[in-house]
Amino acid sequence: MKEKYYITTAIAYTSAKPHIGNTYEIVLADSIARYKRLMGFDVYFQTGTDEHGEKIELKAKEAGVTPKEYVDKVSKEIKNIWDIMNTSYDKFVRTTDENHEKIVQKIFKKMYDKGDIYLGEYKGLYCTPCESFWTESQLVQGKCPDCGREVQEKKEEAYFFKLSKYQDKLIEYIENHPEFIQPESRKNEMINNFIKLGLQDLCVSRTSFDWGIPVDFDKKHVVYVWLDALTNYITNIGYDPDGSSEEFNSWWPADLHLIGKDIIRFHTIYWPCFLMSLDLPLPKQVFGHPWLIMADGKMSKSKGNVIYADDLVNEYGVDAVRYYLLHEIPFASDGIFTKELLEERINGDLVNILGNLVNRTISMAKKYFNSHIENKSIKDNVDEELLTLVNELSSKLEEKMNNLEIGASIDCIFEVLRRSNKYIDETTPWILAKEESKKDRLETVLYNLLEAIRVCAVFLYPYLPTTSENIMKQLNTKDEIFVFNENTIYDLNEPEILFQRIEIEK
RNA sequence: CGCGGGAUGGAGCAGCUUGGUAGCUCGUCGGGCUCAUAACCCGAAGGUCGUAGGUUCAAAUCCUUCUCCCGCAACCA
Repeated sequence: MKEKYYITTAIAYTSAKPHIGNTYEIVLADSIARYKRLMGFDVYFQTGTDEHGEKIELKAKEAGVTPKEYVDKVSKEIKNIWDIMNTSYDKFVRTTDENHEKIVQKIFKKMYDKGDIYLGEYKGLYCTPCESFWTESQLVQGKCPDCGREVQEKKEEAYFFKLSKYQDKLIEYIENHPEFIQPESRKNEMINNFIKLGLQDLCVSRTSFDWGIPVDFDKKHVVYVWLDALTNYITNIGYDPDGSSEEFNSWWPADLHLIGKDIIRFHTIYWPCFLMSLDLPLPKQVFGHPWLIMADGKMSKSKGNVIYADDLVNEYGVDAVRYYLLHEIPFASDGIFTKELLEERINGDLVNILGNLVNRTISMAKKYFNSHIENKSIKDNVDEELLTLVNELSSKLEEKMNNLEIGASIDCIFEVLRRSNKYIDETTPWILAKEESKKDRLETVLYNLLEAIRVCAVFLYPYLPTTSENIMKQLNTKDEIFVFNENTIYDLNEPEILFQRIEIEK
C-alpha cells in the first residue's frame, strides 16, 4: 500500500486576480506534489478559493454585481491561472460550496455546545465614518489610519472562541514538533509575539456584514472568515462532526500546509486550536514561504508594478516561468523579480546548459549513428565521475526536497547537466568519429550522455513537467528508473529546440 | 533595550551547528574546441568575510559592543 501524502495550498482570497507573486504558492506546491508522486506516494493535493468576507461584499458592490457573481468570476479566473501554470491539484475547492457551508455550521455549533465558543462583547476602537474597528497599534497618532478622524470605543455582540484554553497545549505541541513551523524563525515570531504574551480569545462571528456563512442558531451573525476558510482543509475530505468518512480518516492529518508568510499566525495558532477543539490531530507541517517581490518592493496596484502569470507565460512559456519561481525564490527570504533576471535564467540555464546539451547530444547520435544508440560498454576513467554524479542525484534530491529546498534541488539536477557538457569536451566525440576503430567508444560516450540526460529529465518532471516530457519524447523512452541504466536501446526522435533563446538588446 | 533574521570579491548566494588552505552561479579578461541554440570547456583578475574588541596556537565560523537592512508585533484577509 502506498504511503499517503496530503498537501494543501492556502485557498486564494477572491478579492482580485492573483499576480505572479500570488501564483508562486501553487507552483511550489505543485513541484512538491509531483515530486512525491514520482517517489511513489499516494498524493492528494488540494487548493481552491476563499470567497467570503466584508472585503468581497464591498468589491462586489463596487462592481455592481452580487457577491456570488463576483466570486464566481474571480474564482474561475484563479483556477484558470492555476491551469495555465500547469499545476496538478487533485481538487479545487470553494468556500461557497454547499457542503462546506453546511459542515462549517456544524463545526461552529459543535464548538459552541462544547463551550469553546461563547457569546460575548467585542470591544474595540471604532471609526464610525469608515465603519471599521482598529487596534491600538494600527492607529496613526491615535486616529483612524484611513481617514485620520477620531476613533471611539464601541461594543458589539459577538461570539468568541476560547483560544486561551488551548494555549499551553499549543506551546507543548510546537516545542515537541520542531519541524511543525517552517522556517524556524517564524516559530519564534509566533511564540514570542503571540502565544507567550497570552492568547486572547478570538472573535469568530461578525454582524456588520452579511456575506458569510450564517451562524445557524443565531442568524444575525456570520462565521468569521478564517474559521470558515481554515476548515476547508477538513471539510473537503469528508470531515463531519456527526461522523467523518473513511476518506477523511485516511488523509488527515495533512502532511503539509503551504502558505504565505503573512498568514502563518492563522495556520499555526488559530487553526491548531480549532483542531484541538474538534479533538482532531494537528497537521504535520506548516511552511510559510517567502514572497516574490519587485525591485521596488511588494507588488501593488497603487505602485503600478503588478505582473501577472498569464502575461509572462504568453511571452516566455510556462516552464520558463515555473523555473524562475522555483529556482529564484529562496527558502526563507523574499525573491526579487526582474525581467532581466528572468531572461538571463532562460538563456543561461534553460537554453545554454539544458537545451543545448540535449540538442548537441541527440544531434551527434543522429549524425554518427543514425539515431540508434546502444551501450557498447567501452569504458574509460573519465566516465566514472559522470556516472557517479548521475547515480547520486536521487538521494541528493531527496534530502533537499524533504527540507523543502526547491531551488537547491533544481541546482542538483543542473550540476549533472553541467557535468555532462564538460564530459563532451573531455571525450571529444567529433574526434572519436574520425576513426573507425573508436566507433564503439564513441557510441558508449553518447550512451552515457543519453542516460545522464534521461535521469535528469525524469527528475525535472516535478519542476518543468512539459520540458521533461519533451526530452523523454526526443529520447523516445519511457524508462523512469532513477539511476544509470546499462541496458537501454535508444532509437531517438528528431532533435527539437527545447527553449528558444531570448535576444537581449544591450 | 519588544521578539527574530541578516550584513561574505561588480551582482546574487553557500560556508558559520562540529573553529584550521574562502566556495558556487552570473559578469569581466585571456585561451581552447567546433557536436550544438555565437552555445560548450579551460584559465585569470577581483574579497582585511559590516564595525570595534575578546577567547584561541588558529575565527567568516565562538563571545561581547556598535552601525545599517529586513521580518513580526492578533481579530482586513
